[in-house]
Amino acid sequence: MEFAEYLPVWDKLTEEQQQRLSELVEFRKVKKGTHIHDSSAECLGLVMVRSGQLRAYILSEDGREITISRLFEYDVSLLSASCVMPDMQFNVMIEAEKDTEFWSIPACLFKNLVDESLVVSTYSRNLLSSNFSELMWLMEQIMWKSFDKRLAAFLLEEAAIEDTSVLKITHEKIAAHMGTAREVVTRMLRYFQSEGMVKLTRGTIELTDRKRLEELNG
Amino acid sequence: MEFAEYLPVWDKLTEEQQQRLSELVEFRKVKKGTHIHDSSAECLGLVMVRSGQLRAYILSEDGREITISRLFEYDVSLLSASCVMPDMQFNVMIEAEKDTEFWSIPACLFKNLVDESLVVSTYSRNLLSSNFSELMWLMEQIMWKSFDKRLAAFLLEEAAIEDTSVLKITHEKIAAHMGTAREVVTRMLRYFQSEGMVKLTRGTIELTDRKRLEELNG
DNA sequence: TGGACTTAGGTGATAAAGTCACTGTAGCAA
DNA sequence: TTGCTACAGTGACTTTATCACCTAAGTCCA
Repeated sequence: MEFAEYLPVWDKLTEEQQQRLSELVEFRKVKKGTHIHDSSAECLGLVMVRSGQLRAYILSEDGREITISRLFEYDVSLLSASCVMPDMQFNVMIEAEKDTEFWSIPACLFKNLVDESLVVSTYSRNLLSSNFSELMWLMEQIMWKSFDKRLAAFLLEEAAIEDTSVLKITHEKIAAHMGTAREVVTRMLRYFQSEGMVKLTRGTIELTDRKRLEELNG
Repeated sequence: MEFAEYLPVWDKLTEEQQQRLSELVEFRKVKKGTHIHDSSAECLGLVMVRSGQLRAYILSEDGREITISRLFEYDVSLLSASCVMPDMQFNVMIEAEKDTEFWSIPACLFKNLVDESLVVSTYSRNLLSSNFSELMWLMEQIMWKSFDKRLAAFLLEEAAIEDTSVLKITHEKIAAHMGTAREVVTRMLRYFQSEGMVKLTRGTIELTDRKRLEELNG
């Protein structure tokens, strides 16, 4: 099975477990923009990304968003498996940032594996602790960093992901990632532009002075 | 062993494991205000509260605080065991909000138990997921709720914990819990007072109209 | 090929929350 | 009684968020 390569604990499973997994794992290909998980729908289970890019975010009552976690090739996430975890009563949404291929292990199967296999239990504990750690990091950013620094960091991260200095992203999307309002992003970007750090055109942001952005972020 | 009652998985351990635990578990009694865990010190391991009250919080570079989690009698926490979890690279501090008695399972022993026992692994996965869930909740509060609502919620929670309408707490401490500045708390409390919801005197806050505070919080 | 439409971005006014610097004062202690 | 300390109050200002509305770029299609 190809997905075995994407599930680090595969080799440590019994043949019978591997068998069950092979039978029940689901493969999906989705277009950019697709919502693959939300609180209303049934639980998706464990997600393993084969290609593309996903983002997990939370939503406020009045429609504001903030990205909690981003998933790339080879990433595995159990944010979509919160139903399996007792006491996880929050609403995470997952959406495809690009055309994406992924496998999912259905919640019930995953639950069985976790309950019967120390290896799987340990593995998902580690996934969870790394999620926890990331969320803690995000919290610290939001609490203690000013918006200019956070925005600079976001632009640099985005540039690293896309491997380019010319980002194709709207202010609106940046705002949704960062949990703020579009105007706020617009204004800060204009300031960055006035300082010569970026060059703005409709739908794109060119980073013209990475060094200064990095210093800001520092 | 008395602490067995405080560790839900005790009954499911082997005798040998119970033996090891009994030998290595540590009991401590600390005064209000004591710091029982910080990032610089060695890892404390799993903490089980026998009596009193602890709070876990994070600290910004310039000394601002925000409470991540509060622990009461019978609560168990692995925030102090982050060293055991791979990928947990954040700095949580734990301090006694009251005179407190607690046991701790040393990190190395806890690690061994988690690695050899599915029951312990599952238990700590559940602890972790409940921590994660709480942090998510906190995040939502911070992101989407205005400060007046959050403060009202805090006052009501505090009143419930202490089982009184007359809170003995300074504005400074409230600010540290909520991750904001003292002046902000002072001003909002004055507003609450002007609206007849609380009555302020030096070092105390009397809740005089819980109903309205609850509505605010709503 | 030139409106009409849609989406992205710009901006001023105002409000909420955080920061800074300083003042006032209750309560304790020598 | 004085003087100290912890706690609280406040004005001025900055940053971030909100609201309302505007302008402009690209797209669709007659």
